[in-house]
Amino acid sequence: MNIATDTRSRIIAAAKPRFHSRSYANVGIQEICESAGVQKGSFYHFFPSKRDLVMAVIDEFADEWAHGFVAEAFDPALPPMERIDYLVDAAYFWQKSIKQIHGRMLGCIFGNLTLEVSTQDDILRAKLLAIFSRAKSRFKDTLEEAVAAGTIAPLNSDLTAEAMLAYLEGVILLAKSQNDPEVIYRLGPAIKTLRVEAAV
Amino acid sequence: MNIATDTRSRIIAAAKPRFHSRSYANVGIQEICESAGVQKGSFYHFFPSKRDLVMAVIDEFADEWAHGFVAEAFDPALPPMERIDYLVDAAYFWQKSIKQIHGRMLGCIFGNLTLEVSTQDDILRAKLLAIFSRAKSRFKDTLEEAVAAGTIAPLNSDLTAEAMLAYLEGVILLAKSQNDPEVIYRLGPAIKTLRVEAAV
DNA sequence: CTTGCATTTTACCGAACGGTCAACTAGTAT
DNA sequence: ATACTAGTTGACCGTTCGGTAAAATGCAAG
Repeated sequence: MNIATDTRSRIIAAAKPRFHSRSYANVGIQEICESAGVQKGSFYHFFPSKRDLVMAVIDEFADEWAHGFVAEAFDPALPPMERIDYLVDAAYFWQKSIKQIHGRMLGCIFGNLTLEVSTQDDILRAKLLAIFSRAKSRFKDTLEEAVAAGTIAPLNSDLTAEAMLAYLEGVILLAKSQNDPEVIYRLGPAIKTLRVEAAV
Repeated sequence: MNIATDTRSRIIAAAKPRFHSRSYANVGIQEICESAGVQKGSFYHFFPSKRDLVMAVIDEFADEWAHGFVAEAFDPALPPMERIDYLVDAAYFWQKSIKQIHGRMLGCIFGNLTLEVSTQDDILRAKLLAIFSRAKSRFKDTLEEAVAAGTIAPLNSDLTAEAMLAYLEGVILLAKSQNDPEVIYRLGPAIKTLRVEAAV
């Protein structure tokens, strides 16, 4: 591996858990540099600004999810509605394991950042919005497949998908407020009761 | 009105819109003092710390809601399930009017603060949790009344209430990510489709 | 007229903030 | 050998951070 990219990835690796467990504003460049064993000048060689760092962190989290739980959950081999169960389960187990290691439920970094920065930085907001759009698409495709298979009655797949995503984020928010991943376990399955009827 | 309490309330009045529209960490004491026309020493005469200020702000928002939209929505004269519609509508119109004035959707300050600070400050987390608990109770009472009236089939009122609260927060989160209150209008009504079945 | 208390003013603390800069190092291509 | 470039270093910028302390002010009760 290139030495240059190693420094860059060490910075991101140091930043990821910090942005996840605290907040954008509460994590400083200096702290990240110290933890990564990098000088501040070096940091600014790779990242023009703090915002660019957090964008890279967002990308990393998104990739991690896309190639991990999300890929497993939205496996075409699974019956469509079971994929949604799988995803909720994955969120639960992930938060639970984070709590075991870290002592706290950290929640969804995309949701966390959205509520913190989206009134202050439209570029970050757009970035996070794109993440949510992709997530919604996966729900939507799954719902349409379920309708096609006759598993569920026809519905407005676009709005129902968005509603399910909203619900998942909301459940994680409430779980975080209680610092208890079991909230996801209890409330998660109700996601499948959400329905927006198809327009007539 | 007492001059002393006037200073205190001027500080809170200056802090409220700032914490709502930005974030806890991004709003400084100095800025609040300048906006309120108060010296920093005076600030610390009334509030031992920044955290105490934000707690007072949380209380103010909670009171404002409790005596405003929430009181209207959970009016016993309304049929139970219509109260839930009313509350969702109120959230929509409130966010819409904020956007018209402020140019941005600010979302729910309780949700915003929860995701920002609840891993860093257990006292604030407990305060916000208490707000959510009260909100959940109102949903729960409403659901139980609806069941008693035969409007809806029996269900697990406790978990369904929590699910509805989660959904509402999630919808507001997604709306904020799109800076568009219409998201609440589109997704909000589906809140009534949420159900957690009663334990057997 | 004085004592006492609440409030306010002003100056100050050390630490951290995001970001910049010029000098330096090391490896590579010509 | 030289020139170029990517990367690194460490000192430095002005500003803001949350919070403190002492002195000054205003006011009301005795």
